[in-house]
Amino acid sequence: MKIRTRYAPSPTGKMHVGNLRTALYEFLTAKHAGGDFMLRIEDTDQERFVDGAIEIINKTLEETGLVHDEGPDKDGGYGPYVQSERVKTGIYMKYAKELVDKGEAYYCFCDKERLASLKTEVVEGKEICMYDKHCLGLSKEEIQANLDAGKPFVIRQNIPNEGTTTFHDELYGDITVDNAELDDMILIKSDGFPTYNFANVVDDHTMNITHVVRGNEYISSSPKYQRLYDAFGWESPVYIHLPLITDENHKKLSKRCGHSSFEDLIQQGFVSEAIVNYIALLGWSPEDNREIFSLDELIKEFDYHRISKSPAVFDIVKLRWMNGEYIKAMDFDKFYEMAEPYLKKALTKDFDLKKIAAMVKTRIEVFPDIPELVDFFEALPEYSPEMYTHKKMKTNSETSLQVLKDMVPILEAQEDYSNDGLYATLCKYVEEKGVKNGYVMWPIRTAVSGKQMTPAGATEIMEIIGKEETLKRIQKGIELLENA
RNA sequence: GGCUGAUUGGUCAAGCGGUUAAGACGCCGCCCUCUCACGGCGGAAACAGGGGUUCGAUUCCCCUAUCAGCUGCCA
Repeated sequence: MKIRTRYAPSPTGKMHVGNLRTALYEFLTAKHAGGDFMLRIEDTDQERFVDGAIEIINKTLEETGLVHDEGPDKDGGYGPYVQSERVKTGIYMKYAKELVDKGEAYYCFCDKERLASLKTEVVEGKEICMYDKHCLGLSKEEIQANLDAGKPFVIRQNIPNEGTTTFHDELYGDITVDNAELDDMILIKSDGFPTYNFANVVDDHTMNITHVVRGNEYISSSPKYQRLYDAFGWESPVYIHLPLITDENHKKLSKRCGHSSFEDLIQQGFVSEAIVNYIALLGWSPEDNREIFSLDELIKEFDYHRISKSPAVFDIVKLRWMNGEYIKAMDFDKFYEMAEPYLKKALTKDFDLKKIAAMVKTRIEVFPDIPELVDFFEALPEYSPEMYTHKKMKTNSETSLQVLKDMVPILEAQEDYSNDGLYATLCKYVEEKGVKNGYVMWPIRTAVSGKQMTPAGATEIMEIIGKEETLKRIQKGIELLENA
């Protein structure tokens, strides 16, 4: 049997790292087995609907390469793929009535006031209540009368107060709960829309979904789902519940974190492949120790049996590292294309940007790291004379001043102003003086960059900024040291 | 509060009765080197606690603790 999975987001905002991982695992579960992956929009909550959210979902799936085989834009014969459209077909009401006929569900006409009177306890500001099956006792005539009178109603699932319900999860095994713990949840809301829970079951079945991969937060409502499947006489899908992703404080990731949505991460300079790769490893591990995976490689290696059961902390530091790996492995043209805007942010003069790009490629983890790495090319920053003193290089103000002074005529006479040419000239000087390389390189690099750390050596910098600017900066260094 | 689940270094994690308890990120040190980075080598760092079961528990069972999720006419 062909595996069919689905990603079923509600269009209520940005796509979160947790959402994306769910989508990814759904996708991988299907694709690893040569199955189909579909997209279904669960917009049964009219109030929480956010404009543009569907576009974000589509865009994110597209950018990450999680291409669906069926969805609102790709009919595979199981449509419609948007729940609000499915509502119009009457499918949910039809199935709800079937349940009513079977005694597995019932009409409920209780109003908010009565429901509120049922609240028994307040825990952490939340009121706890279980429906008391009040309307289960209504006679057929009473129900019909209410219906005829146009009284608003919901349809609730009828769960006995005795016994237990067990469902099976591929990762967690059998989970059993007392039926008494299960509330008679609402299947059809008073606005005629199904609740997520009900629509989900009906759709998964009618769309022939074989594997349901979803967040851990649904584990406690799964017994109710199971009862629904059983009531219909349907075979339930394979359940795979995913462990939560949390922030560094072990709290569920929230959109307010700023770095938790896919869009935000892209904006922070992460590449989509690295994000996908990183979150794939948040809750799943391959058989070997490999960590770098393309999407195709993930499809090949992904085995849902190896998904972890415990929650994982989203570690932006490791994501940064991984992003750096992707940048290093990127071919230069693509890298340059992505780096150029950031280079131009810091550099307006007529520099050889490709040369500078090559310098930073192994030195950044995300693209926004670039400007502060290269800004000294544009303008010499303020720096202090103490920077010339370096214990390991055996340099200090005096030795540096001497080196810089010696440099002026040497550089003025230098014709080959390439990195190689400059390096050869400086090495000659080093040799004549009988000193270590750093003894002369350190002060020169300090003078031309004004920084202790640069993405390039002294001669590379000189080549980029040119002879005139080099001399100017060295002159400035000399003044700085003389006045110190 | 109730229910359910989880618990290996700071983080991601391997392990599925007998191991010197992998590997990665981060951190530290060394090497390379015209600084930094890259790369290479090495180091510190973990089985939540207590009972069982067993010749032997990180691994199986129970209890406790901690954390999390659920407890909506949200998904």
